[in-house]
Amino acid sequence: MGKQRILLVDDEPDILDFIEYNLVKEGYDVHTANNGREGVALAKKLLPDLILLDVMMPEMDGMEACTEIREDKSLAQTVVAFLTARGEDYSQIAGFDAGADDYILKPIKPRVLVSRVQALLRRKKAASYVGGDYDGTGLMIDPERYVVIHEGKEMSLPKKEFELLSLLASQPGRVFSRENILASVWGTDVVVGDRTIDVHIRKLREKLGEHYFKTVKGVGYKFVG
Amino acid sequence: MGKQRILLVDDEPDILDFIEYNLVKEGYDVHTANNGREGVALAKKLLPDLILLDVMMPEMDGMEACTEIREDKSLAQTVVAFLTARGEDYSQIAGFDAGADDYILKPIKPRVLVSRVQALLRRKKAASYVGGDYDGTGLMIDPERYVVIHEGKEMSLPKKEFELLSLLASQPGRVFSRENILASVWGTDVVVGDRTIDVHIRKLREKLGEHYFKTVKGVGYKFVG
DNA sequence: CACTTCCTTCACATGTCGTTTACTTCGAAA
DNA sequence: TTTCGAAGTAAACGACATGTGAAGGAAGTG
Repeated sequence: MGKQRILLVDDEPDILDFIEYNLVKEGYDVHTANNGREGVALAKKLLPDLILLDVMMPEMDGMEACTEIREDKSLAQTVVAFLTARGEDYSQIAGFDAGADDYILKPIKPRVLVSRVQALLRRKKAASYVGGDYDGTGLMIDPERYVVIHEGKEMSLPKKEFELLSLLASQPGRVFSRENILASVWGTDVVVGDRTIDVHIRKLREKLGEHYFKTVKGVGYKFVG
Repeated sequence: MGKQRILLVDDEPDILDFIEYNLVKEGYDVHTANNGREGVALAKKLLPDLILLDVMMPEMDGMEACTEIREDKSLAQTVVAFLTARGEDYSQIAGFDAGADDYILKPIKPRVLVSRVQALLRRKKAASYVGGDYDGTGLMIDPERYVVIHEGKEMSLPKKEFELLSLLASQPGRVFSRENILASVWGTDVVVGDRTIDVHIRKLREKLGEHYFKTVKGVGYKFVG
């Protein structure tokens, strides 16, 4: 399983560094942006698991950003948490529900932050997806046991195939661009050739059946239950 | 099975909160006390499964408390673990064997804490059997006596092998990453080479049979009944 | 002190998996 | 229909995670 990806958006470099340091230490794949606009753009590209969003920012504040994020369907699976200073006008935030999943108060204590983040991501993981039914014909993915149950038969898949399948099946019907797939399964720094994804898709098709994986030419792939 | 009960004794409210939060999240029934005296009193009342004891405390320190706990027969079944800051005078603690079952070093990382606690409580659990029946073919693990009954034959395993087996067999089918395994069986402060886990797995395979231990390449190992 | 047991490391073997390569086929736009 | 970029495919390759035998050393035991 690849590292879980976190996007951190704050305009203060100090805070950015501080939080990033603490999260990287815990093994997360952390990316940063300096304002809301940048953050939203990056979010669409990276499809992070979690976005930590400062409320007070120039360019585009946290709530605006959150609203935009919530409008993007490809980010439906992403958890969003606000970072708010204790002094800030809390009522405004509480009253305006932009669709955030949690609020984390500044000043931030590393240990609190980390356990909070873990809790949020755990919740997400628990909801890990199943593309079908338990009964017969479905496809069930069990990340804990690292197996796939297909037509009643349990089979194990190599790591990359498993992760690719997990990604696609996490949102059946949704098209994932090659860029998205690379970022999620391979990570952002790894560079691989053009045909690599295709080959893995082919292997999945061989093992599970053609019909699950639809190619959308020029765009990407999608999983269909 | 009811929730397992943990008693947490520390004088620093922050740490108390932090640990409590993490353990409650894992589904444990957590109680707290602020010093040794209070802790011992509460322990006698609650009969917890596990007591986490800070070493440095006012009123009555961890070692005194542990001694008292060990004198109480009704607490004979309780596992005791010390929380010690890295800087603290370790020799004193090590030298003075108050009957603790484990030492957990501060600063505490949530994941490590949790897996450590799980490991301690697992050991405590009544003889757990796996993969079959009492009759013949099964594998039965007796944590109290550090003994495994395999195909009717009782055999004792070395500590590390036993703990590794216990961990894997505690959740058959579930894949444990090397990271998980290291944290649970070896603890965090120990650094061991890449091949160490493999070697222990191999020994278990030799002794109990290939088929129990499945390698999931790039991910970890799992036990299959 | 001799001997055993257990844990770890090392050096090397092995096989799987991931990626690349070189090619073919597909499909949408012109 | 032609064209051209995108995707499919089989095979070959190479990297790397894991398996393995042996050996060293620490700790315990008689």
